[in-house]
Amino acid sequence: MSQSNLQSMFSNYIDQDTFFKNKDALTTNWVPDNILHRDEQIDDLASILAPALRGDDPSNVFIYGSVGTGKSLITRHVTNELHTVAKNESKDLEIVYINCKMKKVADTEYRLLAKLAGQLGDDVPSTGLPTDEVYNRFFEALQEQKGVVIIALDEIDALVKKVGDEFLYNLTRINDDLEETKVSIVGISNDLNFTEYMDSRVKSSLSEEEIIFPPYNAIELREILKDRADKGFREDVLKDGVISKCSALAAQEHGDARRALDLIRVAGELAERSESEQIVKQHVDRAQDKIERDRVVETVRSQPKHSKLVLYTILNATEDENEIATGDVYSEYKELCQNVEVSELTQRRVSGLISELDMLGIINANVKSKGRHGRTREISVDLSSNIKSQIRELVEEKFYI
DNA sequence: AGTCCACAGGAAGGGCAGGCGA
DNA sequence: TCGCCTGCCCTTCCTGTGGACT
Repeated sequence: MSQSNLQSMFSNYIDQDTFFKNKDALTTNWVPDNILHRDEQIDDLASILAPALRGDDPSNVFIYGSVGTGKSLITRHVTNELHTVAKNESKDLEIVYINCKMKKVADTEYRLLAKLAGQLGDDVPSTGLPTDEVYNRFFEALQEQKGVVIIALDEIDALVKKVGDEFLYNLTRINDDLEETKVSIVGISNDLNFTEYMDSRVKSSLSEEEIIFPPYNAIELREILKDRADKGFREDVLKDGVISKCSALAAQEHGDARRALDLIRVAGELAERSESEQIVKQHVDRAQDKIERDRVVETVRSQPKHSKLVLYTILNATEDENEIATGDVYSEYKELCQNVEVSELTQRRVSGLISELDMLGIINANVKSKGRHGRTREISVDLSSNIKSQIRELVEEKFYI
């Protein structure tokens, strides 16, 4: 594009009518005034947390439901409202909301405690202190609060699976040592069988109350999406059937409202970029592709270098054959390492990297026993050729292959 | 019934970087 | 500066295992 073209493109961009009235309304972090199809859960959570307004400590609550069923949204909504009322009535109430899955933020016990202390006003360095010192700082910050502190831990299952449930045990016991502060915990989990990972003492004290969030069905999703689209898009930009299509696709993904919103927002962006008059169903198909591609490629990009090399090996090996075993991956990976002059890792580590890639949903690896011929994982890749070639390019660029 | 393959995957610990307090 | 602590990546060592083969 020549420079004058670039300028005219930019000025066109300014003049162009955008499809969006309020793009935030189409993101998952946005909390709408009226939340649809979750009245029961809102009432439940509100009545459990309400005692905080009288200075009593509310029961600990455990919230279950799969991705995109409104758990975080409802928790944020209810706690926001609670906080507003408490403020108006000048009650001592502090709300702390932490997402435990945020990388480098709260994915270890140390980081969680540091983050909790930080939100209560005591800045703790991101590393360097002994964990019990961080715990003490957090404890002191709590004691200074006085009144009720509600700690909402989102995606708590991810943290417990990673570091165990001991920190939860300590958290649930913290009330015994506090004098003027009362702590109540709201645990939010995507995994319905999550409590199996926990010690029974932690389980019973943490799930004094439980709220289940069922998946949305296609009709509910459509209403939710309609509501958000009315707020997010200008009038008449959506062609008939687009909302239904997004809801139907998201309903297949276990009733995931997050996916529905992503689909319609990205479809809007794609339509806008292609200078089309309206958002049509084809844009939704392309949005579906783009979301999946971005997810996979971004995940791969953030992997350590050896993980990339292992994936590259697997991609190449599965080109001629559908499945490959761990041992074969390892020998080809070693060869690749020699070619690109990188010192290779052990088989144990590569085995671990393969599990990680499997958990990230980039490859499929199933343990299979071949009798006399041993036990191994059969590894296959189920990605579109488009995504595969993007990953290859990414790795080749990095290692000058 | 027993053997044995080719790994899976747990446990422990080393080494390094980042960062604190003295 | 030094000693210490944590997280992270990795290695070493180890035990476990489903089912074809003997």
